[in-house]
Amino acid sequence: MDATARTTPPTLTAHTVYLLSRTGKAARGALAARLAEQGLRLWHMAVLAALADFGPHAQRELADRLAIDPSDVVKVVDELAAPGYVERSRDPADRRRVRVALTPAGRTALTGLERETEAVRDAVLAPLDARERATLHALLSRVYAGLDGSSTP
Amino acid sequence: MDATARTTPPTLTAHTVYLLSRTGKAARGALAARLAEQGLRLWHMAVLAALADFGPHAQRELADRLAIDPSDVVKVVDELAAPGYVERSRDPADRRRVRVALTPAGRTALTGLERETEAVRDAVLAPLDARERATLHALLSRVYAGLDGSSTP
DNA sequence: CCCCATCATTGGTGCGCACCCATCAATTGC
DNA sequence: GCAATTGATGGGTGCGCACCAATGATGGGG
Repeated sequence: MDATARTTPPTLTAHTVYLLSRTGKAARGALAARLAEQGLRLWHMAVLAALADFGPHAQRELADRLAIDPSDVVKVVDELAAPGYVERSRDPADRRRVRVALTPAGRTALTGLERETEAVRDAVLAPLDARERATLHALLSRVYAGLDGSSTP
Repeated sequence: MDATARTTPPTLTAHTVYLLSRTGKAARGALAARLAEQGLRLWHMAVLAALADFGPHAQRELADRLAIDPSDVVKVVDELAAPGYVERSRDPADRRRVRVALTPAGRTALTGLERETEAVRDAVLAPLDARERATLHALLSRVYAGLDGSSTP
């Protein structure tokens, strides 16, 4: 007998911030689990996406764009270079800089990750129909655009 | 010279799961920062809310309701008992159980935390008007309600 | 030409969260 | 009554993420 109700306290669910935090965490967790199957984490996908969308970056540029610590970029790029998803090369014009470029394998991997992402969306947003999903996406887009990247980029 | 565009890769923002993850993290982070000022974390608020909404719980019941490890409940309750927000008492009917009850001070603290939560909402959801916020809340409610076993344990 | 800023890299720190095991007290089933 | 179960507790582990300090290589401005 589940006399112990599993209901979340209404005092929590009444707050949009709480719902956002929880659903966001669920989404993040589900996506992370899928990426982990391929030995990747969220930052890896972010870096692949940045390279795909904007072309090769110096590592410093990646750090700026993704608002991640430069020293962490090194590690992420290391892990992407190991399976050959990205290639490092020194910028001949400024030999301090390391140019990071997406390889064909990396592009293939990215599209795979995007499919995983879509699968997670279908799981997490199951209660919503297509129209509602579009509405949610539009609202979240505006919220996201309004985030000042002080601590959470 | 911001030749280095700060724009997030469209490949990422195109995915609702990504937006949800990011905005959720921002919300979580902002709320956590506020709670930290009072030496509390998110679970503390959750426990206070559960006690406020459903009355005293045995610690095991708290663990079940909030889907948190029983041993972690101990620590959270410890930290809530220190400032006198909750009181422990052994259940006379079953002396194994420890009944956790909200104190008046705890209730006051909770309403304070709720105000903090509203402040975070106003900051995070700044781009949205009242109607849009209501829509977002309704959508997230349904998504949250649909979260269960399949994707996120 | 030299000093300083920039970039990549290494290595380490701290926090939050989830999880697991061993132990002890108390209760329940047989 | 005794064994198995349940509840609380303490102690410890690992992961992900953010962040920071130090170092060596390089480039540019005075």
